Amino acid sequence: MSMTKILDNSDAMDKHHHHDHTECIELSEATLELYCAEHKLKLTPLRRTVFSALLADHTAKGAYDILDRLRDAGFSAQPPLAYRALDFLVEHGFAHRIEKLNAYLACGHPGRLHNPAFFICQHCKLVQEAAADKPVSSLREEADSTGFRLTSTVIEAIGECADCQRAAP
Amino acid sequence: MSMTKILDNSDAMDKHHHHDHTECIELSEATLELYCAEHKLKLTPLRRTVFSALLADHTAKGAYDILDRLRDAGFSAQPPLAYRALDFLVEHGFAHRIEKLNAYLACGHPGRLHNPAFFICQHCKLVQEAAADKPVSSLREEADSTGFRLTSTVIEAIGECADCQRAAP
DNA sequence: TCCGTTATGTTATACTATAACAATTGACGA
DNA sequence: TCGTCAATTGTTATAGTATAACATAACGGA
Repeated sequence: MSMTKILDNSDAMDKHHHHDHTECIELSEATLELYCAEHKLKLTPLRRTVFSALLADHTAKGAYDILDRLRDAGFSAQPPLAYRALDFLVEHGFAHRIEKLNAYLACGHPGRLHNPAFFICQHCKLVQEAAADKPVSSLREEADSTGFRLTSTVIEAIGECADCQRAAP
Repeated sequence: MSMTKILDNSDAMDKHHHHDHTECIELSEATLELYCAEHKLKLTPLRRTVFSALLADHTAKGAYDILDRLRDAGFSAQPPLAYRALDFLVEHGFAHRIEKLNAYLACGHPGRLHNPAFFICQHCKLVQEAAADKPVSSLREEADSTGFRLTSTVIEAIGECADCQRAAP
């Protein structure tokens, strides 16, 4: 899956366009800006570019898709650059790694602590982030009962989104 | 992580030995045997060997670890052999893929339908399977409310098991 | 300014997974 | 028995994901 495909084809961008995505992007970038300022983190051009690539649409993107984007933007395009910037974003809560896809997703609620779950549509590739407080509570309960010290969770749901079901019944 | 390391070192096999693992292995193998007979599936030497490698201990094993084991057992050791046998086991519910680890785990409740969750100890690498009925119900509820048709889930918890906490406080 | 820390650049390599096609095996009916 | 079809295994090649290790540059504070 090339970056070109992700950025240019219509699958994710034209279908299911239920919100003003420009506004969505601007809000996320502003939040990142603010967060970095407050926490004295360096919001470098590399990091901006990677975050912007993730924000292009609500799909998860592989590190090598990001790398294509970096190349387009004039950066050196060796894997470590992409991984480092992605790690930075994940560490500070502005992106999530989607394990099922080996890919990365811009966070829908940046800056706030949350227990995310992800609904992955196998058809259009859109990934919807949701709060997973209840599932995580159940897991924590189970963990407590066995003495397991829980530090993080991976909660992902695979299926088909409502729009795709309507489109291809 | 080499197969040698997994099979020979003491990390997972000597620590936390809370059950008769020989019995554990025999039960699992007998169940697979029975299941294949009942469903007219071919339980070939390759598949037996791969399942046996997974059963060595309660850690998740990478496909290339399995491949080392196949080589030891005299099989051709090209990746497709391992992946095919693993796919067979996963398809029929005798193994699970642990997304967080890109690795495979022998199923703790083979043959029965279940919603598994996995508790992964980062220290000793043991993976404990548990029922995730409640988390999955929550996810299904959330899915229903948005019209998402859920087909499968990934639920994994990362942390430290009780035994490792006692051992290294 | 110097120093230490953080970020970026670069090379090389390790790890994970699948495509595509060939050869073999085994079940089953003609 | 033989032929045939389907499933399994063997083989080669390649795609996709990720990190180690070290060099250079940028930057802020003492």
